[in-house]
Amino acid sequence: MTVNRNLVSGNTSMLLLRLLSEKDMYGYEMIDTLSKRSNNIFELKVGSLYPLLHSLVKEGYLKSFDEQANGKLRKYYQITESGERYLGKLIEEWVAHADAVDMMIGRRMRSEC
Amino acid sequence: MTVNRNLVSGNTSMLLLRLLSEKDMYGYEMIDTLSKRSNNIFELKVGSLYPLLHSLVKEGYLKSFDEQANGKLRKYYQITESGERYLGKLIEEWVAHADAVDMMIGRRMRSEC
DNA sequence: AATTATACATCGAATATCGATATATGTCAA
DNA sequence: TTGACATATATCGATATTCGATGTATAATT
Repeated sequence: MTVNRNLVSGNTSMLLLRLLSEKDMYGYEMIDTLSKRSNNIFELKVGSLYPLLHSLVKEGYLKSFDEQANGKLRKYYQITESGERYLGKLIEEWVAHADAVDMMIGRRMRSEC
Repeated sequence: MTVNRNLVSGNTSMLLLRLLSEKDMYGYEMIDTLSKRSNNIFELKVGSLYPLLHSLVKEGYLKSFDEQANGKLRKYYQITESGERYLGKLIEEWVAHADAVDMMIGRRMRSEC
């Protein structure tokens, strides 16, 4: 994450839950999808991903199941109902925060468009 | 910062530099102004503020001078030219990041307005 | 005289993230 | 067929950010 590291912090859970709200995915798939969709702005590292996934499972926002693919074990993650609700809350918080920052730096907010 | 803590991380430097790009301020004034302008979304704590101000001075983005006000010592901070340039860079990064997050969560971006 | 508000400051704890490292399997080219 | 590379999951220690707690000092208020 290098340069952008600070900017991302705290939002990673939201981004992962958002991905999984569309379909079940395994770890590497999340990293790739995140990277592609954001035009390489989000480059989540495995050292950040797995501890985060484990904690989301522990908190009941995700559950996981194993599947064989090309002989390799893949651990798929699926968002729970609780996870969906939590995602909604995180998005609300993000929107409020982003608008406040935009206001501070004199940037036009989306609500004003 | 409690709930919002994670959302703010990393952007505090940008917000402080942005405030100081308008006028010189002392510590408490920054906290109050930040809080008021953001409708209490940013509640920066002194334990975060002073170490951050010191590091910004150390990096040459700010300089400080003392002034007496009502008998109390106030330490005013002033943004440097280097600080203005750095602020510009931080804002650029923020805009790119915020747009990427908006894209991820399916929110319309400002550039599309 | 005591309390509250203002103001600056530091320290330790908690949290987030990443780089480095480890393990295991499949694929592909020499 | 063997070595290199890609895929995939995982952990650990280091670093950075932030905050709560705490401390000091003065002015204003009651």
